[in-house]
Amino acid sequence: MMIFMSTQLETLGYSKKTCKTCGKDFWASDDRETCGDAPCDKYDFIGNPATKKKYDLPSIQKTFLKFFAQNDHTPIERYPVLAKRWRDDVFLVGASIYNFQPWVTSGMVEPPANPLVVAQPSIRLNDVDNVGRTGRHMTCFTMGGHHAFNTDEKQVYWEDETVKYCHDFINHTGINPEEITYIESWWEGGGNAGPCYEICVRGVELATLVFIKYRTTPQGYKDIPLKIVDTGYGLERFAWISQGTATAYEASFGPVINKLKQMGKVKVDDHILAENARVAGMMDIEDISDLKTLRMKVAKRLNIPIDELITATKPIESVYIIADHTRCLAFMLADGVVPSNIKDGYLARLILRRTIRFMKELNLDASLQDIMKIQLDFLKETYPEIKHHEEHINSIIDLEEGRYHKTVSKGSKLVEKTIKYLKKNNKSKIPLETLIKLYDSHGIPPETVNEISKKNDFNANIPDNFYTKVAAEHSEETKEEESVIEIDFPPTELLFYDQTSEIRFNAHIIGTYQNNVILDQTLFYPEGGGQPSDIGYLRIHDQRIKVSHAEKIDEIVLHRVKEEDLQKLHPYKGQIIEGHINLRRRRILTQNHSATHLIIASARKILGDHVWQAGAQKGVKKSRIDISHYKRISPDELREIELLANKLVMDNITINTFWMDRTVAEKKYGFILYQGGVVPGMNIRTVEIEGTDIQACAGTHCNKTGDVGFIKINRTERIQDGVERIEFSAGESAVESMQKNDQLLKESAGVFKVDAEQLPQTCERFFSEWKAFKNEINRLKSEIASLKIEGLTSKTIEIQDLMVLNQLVEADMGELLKIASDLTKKQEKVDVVVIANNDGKIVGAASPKATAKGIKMNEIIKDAANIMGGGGGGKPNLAQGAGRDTTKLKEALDSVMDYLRK
RNA sequence: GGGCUGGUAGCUCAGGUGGUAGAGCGUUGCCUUCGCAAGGCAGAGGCCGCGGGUUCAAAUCCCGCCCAGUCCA
Repeated sequence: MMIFMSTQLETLGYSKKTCKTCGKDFWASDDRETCGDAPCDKYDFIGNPATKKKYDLPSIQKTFLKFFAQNDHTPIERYPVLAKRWRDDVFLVGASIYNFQPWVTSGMVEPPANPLVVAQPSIRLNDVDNVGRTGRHMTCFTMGGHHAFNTDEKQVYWEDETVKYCHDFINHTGINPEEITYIESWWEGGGNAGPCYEICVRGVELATLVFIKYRTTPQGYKDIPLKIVDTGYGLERFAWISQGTATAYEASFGPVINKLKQMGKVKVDDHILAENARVAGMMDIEDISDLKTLRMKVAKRLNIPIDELITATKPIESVYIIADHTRCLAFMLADGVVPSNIKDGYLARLILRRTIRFMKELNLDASLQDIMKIQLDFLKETYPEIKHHEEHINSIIDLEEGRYHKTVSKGSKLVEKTIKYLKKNNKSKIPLETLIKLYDSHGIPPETVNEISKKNDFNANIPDNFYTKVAAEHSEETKEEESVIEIDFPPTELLFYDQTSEIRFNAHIIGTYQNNVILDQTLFYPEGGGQPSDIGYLRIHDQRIKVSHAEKIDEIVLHRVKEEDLQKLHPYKGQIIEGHINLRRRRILTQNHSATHLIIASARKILGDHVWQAGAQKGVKKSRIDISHYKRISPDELREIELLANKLVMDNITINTFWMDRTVAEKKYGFILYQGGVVPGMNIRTVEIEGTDIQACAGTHCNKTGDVGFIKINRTERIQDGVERIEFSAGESAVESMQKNDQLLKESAGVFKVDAEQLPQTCERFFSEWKAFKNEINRLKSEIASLKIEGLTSKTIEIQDLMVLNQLVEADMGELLKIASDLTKKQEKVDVVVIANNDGKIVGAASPKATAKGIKMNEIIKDAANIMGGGGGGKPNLAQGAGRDTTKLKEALDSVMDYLRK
């Protein structure tokens, strides 16, 4: 499948060879025998830079962009690392091509420029365990990409030019082109595929040039009309090779590392680090056991014990991890990821907590904020937008740090308790099952369990594949296969966007699908964007057919009708029908939809621009909107949001809706457009509330904000960590909602016969008085109980050497219990007490003397209560029961006497 | 979206198999002291998250909801 038509490499003086080690085909300009990539070639630049000039990361980034700008590429701004801003299949940007998927790459939308160049911060967390340890793995890296999008009409450039650009750029950096090898390879990803070159210098891969020309299908590769040059230059690698530092971290964010080293008083043996990186360079490191192998190899080469190696490298590794992770976090948080227990927020929390863990490992006497400040100061030069979000980033990490400490201290207590329990049961180590539970349910990593165990003289054997075992605990999820509906009709013309106040329309019946009618045009708004569909009816001749729902599949609107109604319509296929929609319902839904936009705009004003819509559902009576926010919305904030939203209504701002080219709209407004979710299509409908809000939205909207009417926020709910739900009503239902609250208030106040204003303190008073009375009653009851005892002791009779009291007493359950237990416990005059009241409650108590003789009160009471058709039980010395049949009360009491006599 | 924990006194938490709600810290009063720290004694303080259900009886069992924590996709 590998088809390279390029003659460029030959022109440049390279010739094709086969690597004697790995067998791959590659191009080189000298007579080398290996392909130039690790492990076939060793790292040969550590302590021996490949360029005269040393590039740091910002400078190589500038050099890269400038070079391609001078070579006819348009530089574009980086995209947010939060990919869900424009696509819903991935959370984070993992490569520069992500910016253009799927809209541009599918050919639906024009690229922002062509050809273009971008330096895109990218995040990949799959190798997070290797970060800091291998010298090259990072969670966050800068992918320099120059991209060209070729169609049949417009050929920009392909392999020859790409190779030349790459070659010239590497040359431009000062690397000797004779050191470059071009390895032929194949690339696949994201449903596409194509040939590629891996560009290596001195054992390290610097770039990949991919030529995307196929779509992968179950039937194999298929040609795609848009052929894309997708290049990725690892700018950190360029910085590394140009500086020849021991690790890529030093080369990429040296200033941050230096400060951290000072703070942590870390001493570094460069020789060990360099050796570590060299050996790591020759290894494919995937999991913990690979890391162990790496350590062993390094220790062997340095001829030191492995423990010594670990002690020597651990602190600096922590520094690398902290420096790497804070950089990753800075991008995530600045671009709007809100830490959470789910989705992208979970990834942010994961990185954040790892950072804190390694800060602790280093014994750093600083807060995460202090560390982050160092990172932000480093980044601000290249990324001023990150610095703008500093305040927001700080408040988030502060909150998260607090949460983490709380979790850890709670977790530690739990572990100690677990150990205590296990010791009591003569166990010698923590079972795997428990380890998994501690991690899975309480977030305590096994490393922490291990630490605590050591402190408590206990063992925790943690298997290497612990996390794999955790994964196994989570049984595979059953994914529901969405059945693809294929309907072959022309797109339905949508009338509702232009005829906003129309109630009636004419249309041709062009067909049916299941129990849906398909028309050539419609006024029915199909459910979508959280807005429920219109309802109404269709009329033809004397037939009136109810439409209960409308939905859009692709470009076709389906009008759902009853099965029997569908039959009635069949004869009229092709004829003109009259449609009517329920305008009142439509108007309310429209108000609610516009209100949604006003609330989100208000929330962003009050809470900050990290607030994004995370989902919404409009309804007739009430609507809701979910927003990302890192803590609960306070009542004060909520009031402010409500007030602001209503002010926007009163300002009677014009709401404009218009169709725009996707790329043009993105350039003009940014990704805030996709507030309400990812919108498909080349042209998108934008809804603009002048000076307030802009969104890509297909819903129906009022012409002016004043038409929305009153907005009432009813409540908030934390639907997920990091996502707050706001429930509200708009227009008439907002008034209704307020009236309902008013009603509740008045009714409640009426109960106490006070003004509503006095309700809080009146409730307070009644509640505290109620509590006082309850205590008073209990006190009185026990007093009454002791009074009643006096009258009762005279009624004891002696049976079988035991003083027995068997009586009907006027007292409730609580008093009975008190009387019975006092008589047998404190006074010691009575050995067996069985007393009952007229409600059929029966209580029995036995003194220690009686229980010693084998009297089991719980059984006695159970039998007695059974006679009354009930049941009972308790402990041998105190039991209670009851039965419904009070006529048999005496019989029950007598049975106890009979029993005792035996 | 799915799974697993937890919600009991102001705080931290106990409460196998349903059967009179507990401890420590804090708090109040008294005793001891010239006063404080400390100690001794006595007490106050609980809609056992909310709403249903099962049962003679629910903090405990079942269902729903709210709140918090945590893991996975």
